[in-house]
Amino acid sequence: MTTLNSASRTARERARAELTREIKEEARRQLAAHGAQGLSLRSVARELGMVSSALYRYFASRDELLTALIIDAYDALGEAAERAGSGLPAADVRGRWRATCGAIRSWALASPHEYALIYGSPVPGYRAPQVTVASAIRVARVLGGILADAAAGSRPPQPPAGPLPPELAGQTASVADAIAPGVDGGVIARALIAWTQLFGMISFELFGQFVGSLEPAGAFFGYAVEQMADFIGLP
Amino acid sequence: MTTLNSASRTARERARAELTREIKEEARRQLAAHGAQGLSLRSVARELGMVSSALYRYFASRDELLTALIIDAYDALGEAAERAGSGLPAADVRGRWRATCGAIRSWALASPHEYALIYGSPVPGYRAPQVTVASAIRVARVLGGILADAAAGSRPPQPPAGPLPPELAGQTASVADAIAPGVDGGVIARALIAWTQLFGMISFELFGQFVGSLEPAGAFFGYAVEQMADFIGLP
DNA sequence: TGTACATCAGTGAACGCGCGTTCACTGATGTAC
DNA sequence: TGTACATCAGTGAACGCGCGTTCACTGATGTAC
Repeated sequence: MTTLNSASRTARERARAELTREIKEEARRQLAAHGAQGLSLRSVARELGMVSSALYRYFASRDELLTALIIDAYDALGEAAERAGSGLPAADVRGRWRATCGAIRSWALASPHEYALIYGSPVPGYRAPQVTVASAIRVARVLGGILADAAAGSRPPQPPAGPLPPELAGQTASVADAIAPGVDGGVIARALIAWTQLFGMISFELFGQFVGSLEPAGAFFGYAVEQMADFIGLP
Repeated sequence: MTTLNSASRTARERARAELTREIKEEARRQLAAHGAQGLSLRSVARELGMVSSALYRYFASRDELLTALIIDAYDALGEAAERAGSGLPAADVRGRWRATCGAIRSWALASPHEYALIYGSPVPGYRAPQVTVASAIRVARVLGGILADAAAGSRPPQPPAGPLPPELAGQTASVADAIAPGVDGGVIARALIAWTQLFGMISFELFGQFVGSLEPAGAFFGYAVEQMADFIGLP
């Protein structure tokens, strides 16, 4: 009975899960075609052969659907980043850094509009709710893990000469606490610089700033990843 | 007569120039409020007390107005960058780098939506015409000038050890030709890394990726600019 | 196992809104002789 | 200097379109006894 009940309950629920997935899939397709603002509930419904009001059984509003897409995007990227270095020995921090950066770029190139949704200009009038934070932090956590392992290894990164400005020292300490325990503030600061470089470079490639100079960007990307590994001091 | 004629001609033309300016100003205001996609000819006209069809005397289409705003934004940023280092001795390349980076950030913080228009995710369905290139290149030209002066100075930046990958070597050579004649490819490569870091950092600050960690970002920004000057090898 | 009831998915019409662009027009401003 | 004509700015109505969201409803699926 329990089995039957739960089976029949999942019958309805499975249909619901299925349609929820299809709605998000179609929404992602529209994202790719017309951007975040071009995402329209009516046309998602139309494409799925339903009436627009039916979507409100699945998402309370357009913004809620957008939020779901944002979380999915952060999670997809986070998972790609987590998987990238997982096959390598923990001690091979440079290899893990290389693999993680590469995986982030590959995901971005494969899903440019989802990348733009999370790392591009904010959608005006839309404010991402707190729920997204847990997913958003996953990539940073991966990079922090690499850093922590490097610091605990036999040839830890050397901090830059000279003290950090006090305000920055406080911020890097918080970052270390959150994602890279035991790592020196100066090393964190350099890693943050590398982090912004990584995403800056990917955004420039995706958003067309390399057209006519660094396109195709593969060679530059690989070189920059290596240079930044040196800069951070990864062995 | 010539004077009178040209004076009266400019009477009409001056009104035209004035209104063109007012239209762009109002459009910029809407950009700030609702983003690029929220920019509506009808509401610009409404705000200016005209009928929407009247705007077509000034811009042939919504896209043409957008293009004008993009060019203005690139020019405003380019001018800010050009002015930044102009008061410093040419030999003070680090000071010029510092001033230029700071001016770019200041402009971005003061005009976040115009920044997003040119460095954020592309507006879907809009393809920037070639006309924008000349304005877009101004910032790169300023940075290239600093680099060229550094290379010609008494303590030129040292290229990184090891050769560039061939594809990248070709690209850096073209970049050098265009904006930094006489600068070594490896130095150019590092400068390009610094360039993507600079804009990546500014975009992250503006687009909300620093919330809860590096906010306020002033200290980090200053530190990164200095670290990147070291990285490039500016004296 | 069968029946009565509750839950839920999806419908279809409607509300009220805004948009870009075209077109024939009026009236003012500028030009040529 | 004055007149006839051409250019141009701005009007107002219209075309055809799409949007998010609400609401009362039907009919199917699931639940409790």
